[in-house]
Amino acid sequence: MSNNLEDLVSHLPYRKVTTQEWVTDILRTAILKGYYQAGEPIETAELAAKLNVSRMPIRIALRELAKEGLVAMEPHRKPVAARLNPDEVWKICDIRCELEALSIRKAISKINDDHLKQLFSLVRKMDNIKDIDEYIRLNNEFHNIINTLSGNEFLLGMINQLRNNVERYLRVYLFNYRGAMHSANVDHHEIIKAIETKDEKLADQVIRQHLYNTTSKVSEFLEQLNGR
Amino acid sequence: MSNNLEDLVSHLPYRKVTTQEWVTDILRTAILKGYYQAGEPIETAELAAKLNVSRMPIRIALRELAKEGLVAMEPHRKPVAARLNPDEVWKICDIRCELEALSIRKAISKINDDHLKQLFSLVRKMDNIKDIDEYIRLNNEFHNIINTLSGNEFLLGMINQLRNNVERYLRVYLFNYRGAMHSANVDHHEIIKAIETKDEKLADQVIRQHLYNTTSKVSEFLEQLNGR
DNA sequence: ATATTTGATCTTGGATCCAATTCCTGATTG
DNA sequence: CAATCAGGAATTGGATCCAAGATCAAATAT
Repeated sequence: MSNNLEDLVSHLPYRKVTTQEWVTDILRTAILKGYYQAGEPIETAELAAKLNVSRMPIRIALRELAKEGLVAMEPHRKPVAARLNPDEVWKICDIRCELEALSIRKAISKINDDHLKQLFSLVRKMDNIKDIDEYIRLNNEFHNIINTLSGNEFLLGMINQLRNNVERYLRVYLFNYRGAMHSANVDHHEIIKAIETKDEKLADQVIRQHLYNTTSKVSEFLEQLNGR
Repeated sequence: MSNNLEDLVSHLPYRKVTTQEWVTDILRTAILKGYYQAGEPIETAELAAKLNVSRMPIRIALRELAKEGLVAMEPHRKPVAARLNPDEVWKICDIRCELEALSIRKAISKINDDHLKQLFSLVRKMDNIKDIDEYIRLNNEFHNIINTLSGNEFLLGMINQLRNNVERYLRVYLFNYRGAMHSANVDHHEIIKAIETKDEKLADQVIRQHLYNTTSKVSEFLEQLNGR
């Protein structure tokens, strides 16, 4: 793994509540940002030393993230950063389609001009950005606005968890195909258009297409990465 | 809480792997079966003593179940058995509709006569049963067959988690309205009919209606329970 | 009398220690 | 020479101990 975890730690703003939470957040972003590659074992002792805490909060954090699908744990085995194959990415896509479609349908009636302005601003920024991390951050914020407006906190949580599960792969994909970053953004313009006109059916359709598009690219990329 | 947890422990068949898993399973069924009422604090020290283990595996189990939505935890506070209000039950219903509809659509093409026979047999048993726990067990098995056939293990997991979140309330409701048990079963007959004819659209519709029906009753019951 | 503050007790969170299991290496046998 | 078995090192799981925060009650002040 890349060993500039210390970097991540120092740059992560945090109001400490419990060490468990702190460690969990650090580990989550570490995995999402690719400090651990998919399938790579996570050395708890090493991590404990680096973060200057005991093994206990690490163990708890690992289980937390295992439940979120970011870590794979088996009894008496080293925990590893979770790995997805193209099949699984598609299965997650199927679920996300239903959930995000539901979410945008719910959100559409509650959206106002202020939200639209925010969404516009985000898309405009994404159009001109170079940095991948920043692009993903803005992208997440874009979808978060919509999914929060759905008013269903369970739905929001589940969607975000699924988004996290594929984020790592999206990041690696974007890193290899820089152009894809901006081509994905045309979908966002369409989503805004659908929301603007309060066209539930169109929004439903557009968001599904958006997910399908990115999943195709990511899973395709994954396949050639796995060399078959 | 009811203190016949020992009962549950002794009657639960188990091949022990780790104590964590064991405790998690026990606690989960304990909560699902209503040994802890919604909102009731869970005394970890007491539990540890009863199960004859240290507090450690209990802590881990509690966090596990917190992630599943069965326990509510806040830092430095006693964990409590999660509680849902009618609003939340409906929010979960909205999600389940999409997921279970997707699931049955996926399953329908893979179903064969053998599966149908199993489903039939389960429904017939449910028609004649008196015991609520047994009814719920059969009901879960019925839906599990369908959801497993979807071929999407993530979907299966999410659906089961959501089902668990409302199971407790369903159980209490059924306990108060015995008749409801068999009236819910007419939906199952319809589901089978839709599956039999491989009518995806009908199946989608019927399963949504089924979920809507039980949610209406449960949330209505919950409202009058909360006294308003 | 009520409200606020302070202190004692209880409970959770974190560290450390010990036990049990796995993994890896080397030796032994076919 | 390969394969299997055994033993030791490493790592996870579980128990215990200690610290930090929360709760509750009593006392004091307004």
